[in-house]
Amino acid sequence: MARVTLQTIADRVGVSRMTVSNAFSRPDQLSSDLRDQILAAAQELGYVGPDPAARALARGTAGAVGVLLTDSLRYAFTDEVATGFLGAIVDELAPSGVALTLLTSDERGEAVPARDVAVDGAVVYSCLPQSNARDWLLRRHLPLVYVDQDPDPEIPSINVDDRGGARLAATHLVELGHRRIGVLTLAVAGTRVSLDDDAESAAVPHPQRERLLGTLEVLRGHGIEPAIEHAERHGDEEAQAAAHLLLAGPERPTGVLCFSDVLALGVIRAAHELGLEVPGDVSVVGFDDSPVAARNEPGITTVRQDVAAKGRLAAVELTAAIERAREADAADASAPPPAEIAHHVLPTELVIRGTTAPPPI
Amino acid sequence: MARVTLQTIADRVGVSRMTVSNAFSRPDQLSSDLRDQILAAAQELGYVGPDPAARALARGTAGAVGVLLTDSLRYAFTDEVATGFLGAIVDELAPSGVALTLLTSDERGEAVPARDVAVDGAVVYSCLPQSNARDWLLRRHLPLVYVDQDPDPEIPSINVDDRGGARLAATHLVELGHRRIGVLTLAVAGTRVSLDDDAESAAVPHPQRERLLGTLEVLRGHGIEPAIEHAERHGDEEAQAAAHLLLAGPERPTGVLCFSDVLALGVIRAAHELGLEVPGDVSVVGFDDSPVAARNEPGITTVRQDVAAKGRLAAVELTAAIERAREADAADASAPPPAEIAHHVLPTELVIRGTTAPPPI
DNA sequence: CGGGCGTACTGTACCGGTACAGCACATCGA
DNA sequence: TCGATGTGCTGTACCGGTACAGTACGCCCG
Repeated sequence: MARVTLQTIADRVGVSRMTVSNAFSRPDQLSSDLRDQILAAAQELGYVGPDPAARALARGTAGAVGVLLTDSLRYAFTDEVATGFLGAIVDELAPSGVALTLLTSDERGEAVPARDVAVDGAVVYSCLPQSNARDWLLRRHLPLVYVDQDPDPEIPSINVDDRGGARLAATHLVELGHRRIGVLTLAVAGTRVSLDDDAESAAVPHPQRERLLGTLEVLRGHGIEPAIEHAERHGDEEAQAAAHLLLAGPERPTGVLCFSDVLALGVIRAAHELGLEVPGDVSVVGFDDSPVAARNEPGITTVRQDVAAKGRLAAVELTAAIERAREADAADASAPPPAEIAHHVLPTELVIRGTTAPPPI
Repeated sequence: MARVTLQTIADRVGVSRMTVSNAFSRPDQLSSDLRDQILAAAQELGYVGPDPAARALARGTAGAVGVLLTDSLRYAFTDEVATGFLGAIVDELAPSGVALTLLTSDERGEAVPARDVAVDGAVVYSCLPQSNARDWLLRRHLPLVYVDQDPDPEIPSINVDDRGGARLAATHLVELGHRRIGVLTLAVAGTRVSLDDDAESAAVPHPQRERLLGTLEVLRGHGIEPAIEHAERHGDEEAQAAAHLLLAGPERPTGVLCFSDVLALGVIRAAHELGLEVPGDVSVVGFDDSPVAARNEPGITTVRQDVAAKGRLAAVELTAAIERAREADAADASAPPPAEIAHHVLPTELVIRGTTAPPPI
């Protein structure tokens, strides 16, 4: 049995292929009588509807948008901050009927999703600044939205006031009286990078860099030079291992600023292993206010960001960007008013819970 | 600036369009000399590579596979069992470079992803048995894999021994001496359904039905008729509300079998609110062995299923199904040996932790 | 020296739709 | 009665690629 196409139905009913196409895609273009007849014939022949691939080519619309994630796609499903963000995107997108396609920056193998999969636009979310995959998306001239990326004036972006949040956290510890402070952040691609070298600094993902800058600004302002440790990866074990380095040294900090709640949990566990009380012996501050922070007993003092709002906003901005691109395409020659590109910075907020206290005397 | 296509490059270099196509897609078809020349011209003209939509149409391959989820896509990112499953799929898929597209069964709005988005195959995961979206996928004759669905002989499936697991859980409570037992399950589309009516029973998702059947089999075998409660939705509050109904009644059960760990957690919380000890006054058994079960203090006794294995297997089976479809397409007339359709049933295992004990005297 | 063969490239016919201009015919107002 | 307007359907030309069957030509071998 050969494939059923518009032509098959057209022949059967005795109309032109175009009319059949209209029956499906533009019902107002033909009498409802004929339309019913065509739909009936389609049903009978087992025709499902216009082929998505063909339609995508002819219309220039894929019906799906992408999200570019790390090379470890798995991570996106393990981390509660990431899942919260993605959940909000899909939720916002659902009513419009566009699907979400997960794009990885993983480049083993021939096929590169960011180059080879049809999408109408994409959210660039959790990937390294120098990601190849992001370059592919850029070169395709796809409508993009940057989330938690170094902003580019041409591209709508959504960021969080990471620096301000970090300042709040650092100030909190300083005001409690802490002077020996540790910082726990994430290694980039398995290696520790500092902000001293510009080239290296550019390789650090935006949020981490901002968080470190905000932290150092406050601490150095008080003459404090923190000990900085890097977790190899964003997992429980890695966090705990790095925390051990921080807490087992000679000059053990009385307070630790962590650049995520998962890291903070690692510090708390490491502290317990070393027989230290939190917050009695060590104060711990997290970041993000992910569910783990509230779940922990005691609740983790942390810097809140509204992950759901970030996701929703990303979806809205992407939809808008796609719309703009369509209009620009149509407008053609006319001087297109260079639509305002939005750059959002969402607020952060310090949430004081039970893991911070004045340092031991 | 007009769009750059193969033809643009062909004209520039002075070769046929086909040769340019080969330069990108079949390097062995032309001298490396010419290929370099073509690639250079492409670079210069800002050509990114073959257009995914056009390629999808010509090759009949989209480079993406779908996962059909509930109408609330958000749920897929909230529930740790679901995220674990999806994470395993993407992980397994990543090296091959195929992207994962999230399909919702939500049908507000014109566009229906399951009908309108180009994919090479799909995993049917968490959706109601009578889902329209699933029907679209079926009618498109896409290679499918069913996960946690009522099996269809024609379609590869992956299920878990839910019934066996439920038997283990029920037996565990009975052997501990419990006689007044409650069951907490999930309402279907917001309404409670029993298995008494065949029509209603068909509307219950496979795992829930199996879990209930296994449970009833064991309990009734011991002459026990459990009280059954339904949580409106699979969330913390809903679970707690339903648990209250179960625990606040006149004949309070001494043991509750829950069909997920989230529900179990709801029972534990409700018990505490009512001043009851777990497991002193009430024993609680969960299902799935999701991270919450291990995280809770005390650990929740539960029925383990290997969600990651389920996801990996789904990816493998889907890849195989797509491959089979391709071959069948190529073989054409030759009697295609009706490749064996695999139907997996993964084992379950009772994990006894701290929420079960003999009933109070 | 002629036939066979491999290599490098080309021509044509699709893949399955959609956009848009056109065309026939009916209806309406003056 | 005639042009103007509108409705309903058709024809053609794409969208941007890929498959496959050539063709041209150099080379080896008997």
